[in-house]
Amino acid sequence: MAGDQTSSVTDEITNILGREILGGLFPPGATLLGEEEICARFDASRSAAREAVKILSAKGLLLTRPRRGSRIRPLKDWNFLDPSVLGWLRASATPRHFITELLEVRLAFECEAAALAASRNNADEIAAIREAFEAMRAASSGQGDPVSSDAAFHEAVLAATGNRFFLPLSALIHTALQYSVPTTNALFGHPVGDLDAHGKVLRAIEAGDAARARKAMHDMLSEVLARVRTAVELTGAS
Amino acid sequence: MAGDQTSSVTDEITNILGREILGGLFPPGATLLGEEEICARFDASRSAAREAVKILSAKGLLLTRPRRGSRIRPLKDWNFLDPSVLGWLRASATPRHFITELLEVRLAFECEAAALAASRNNADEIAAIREAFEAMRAASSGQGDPVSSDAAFHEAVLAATGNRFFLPLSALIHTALQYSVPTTNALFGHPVGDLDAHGKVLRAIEAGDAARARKAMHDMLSEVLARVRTAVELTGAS
DNA sequence: TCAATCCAATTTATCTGATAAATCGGATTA
DNA sequence: TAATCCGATTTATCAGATAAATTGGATTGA
Repeated sequence: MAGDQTSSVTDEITNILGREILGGLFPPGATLLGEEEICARFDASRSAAREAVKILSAKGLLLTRPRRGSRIRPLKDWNFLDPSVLGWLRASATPRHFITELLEVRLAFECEAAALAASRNNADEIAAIREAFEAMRAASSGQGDPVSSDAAFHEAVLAATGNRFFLPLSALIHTALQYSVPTTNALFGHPVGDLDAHGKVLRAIEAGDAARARKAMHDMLSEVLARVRTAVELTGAS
Repeated sequence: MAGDQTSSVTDEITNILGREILGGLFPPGATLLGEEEICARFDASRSAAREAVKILSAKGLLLTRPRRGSRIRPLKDWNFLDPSVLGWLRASATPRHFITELLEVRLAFECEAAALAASRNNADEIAAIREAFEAMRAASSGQGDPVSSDAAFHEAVLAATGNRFFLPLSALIHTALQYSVPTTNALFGHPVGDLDAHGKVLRAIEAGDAARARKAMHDMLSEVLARVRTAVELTGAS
């Protein structure tokens, strides 16, 4: 009963089908779902079934055509960065591969995001990064949630780039942290080293030093990647 | 009448409202849209209006609550990497700022994508990159569309990373190319230099040299950025 | 026999209308 | 004055009917 939230019928159908699709229950090639089928399965009206299908289509998972039903689109069209899609994927992903993929992407764009944040040098947005950093420090001594303050730090960096196209990546960061922080903390205790690493990123950005910010972010994420790999090995997860 | 395609009523409503939202017609803060309002405006049924709203909500633009109507969500929740959202944004973006933002993001992740493609070294997926390269060469001598072959090259690189989270970025690349290739070609003629630059990326990936692939991609995109900036200056676009 | 065309059944798209559930704002009351 | 209650409005869901589009087989002609 964790977080059931009595969601709407449409959301219920959307979430269940989304998890099943991301879990690979339907062959991505050409399988099809019919309206009638969905209504019967969930004992719902056609309105609810159709709205759920529209949502899944909007996220790139389905393509609906009159008479043909809803076919699963090729993987390359799936909106893997969408928050819901990430959630559905998380439910069925193999931990090791999943976290590695997420960190590869974070390494690709967060380093440049830090560099951009440093060179833009927007006072307000950089202040938000520092604020998140202070929240992380508080969390490291037991005052607050370590995952959300960590996420807030990285989201603040994305916002400080002044580039809208970095914003949607915060969902990926959040997913990665939800996955890795509990795992690594359980093995290594509170991530003290992490706090120092975040501090280096913050100071480089505050100094307006793009190159140093890029390197500091790179060092930090490489460290996380190494730590997660160790953790996954130790716990024997696949 | 270019590309009208007689789309469905739902899609029509979705596209018009999407363009208006991305164009900033509705204050992102707290404005609201009512079902009744939408039905009346488009002379459509509530089903069509509701399905359009669900699609826009799925892309992070709206949040609908009983009695409250559909409110515009804060910008940070918008799915700017979604193909439709990118299209709506393109319709109202100021050319100079838009293309700069897109290229900043491309510089952030395409360099790492090239590096990953090189180190994974998957024969089939690298063959696809070469195939796209040959299509680009043909296009440079008038045989085929220069935009789509260029896009295919970069999408093939993303696919060759073996990382699903790079795939959704192909929409951004496609948008960037649709924007920049015609502009620069009109001023500089066929992009011969571009072909050489793509060749360098391809050879580095085929050689499995991650560092060289990363640098080749970086050089190429920096060059494009410089060229687009010049073009925008010359044409006097804002 | 084969190919092209046509037709009918099925499925999605859209509309209409009705009921349930949730929320906001004002009225009521202590 | 503040907390609570209640009614009106709006979204959520359901039900049923018609329109439009597509598939697959039947028909027709060479």
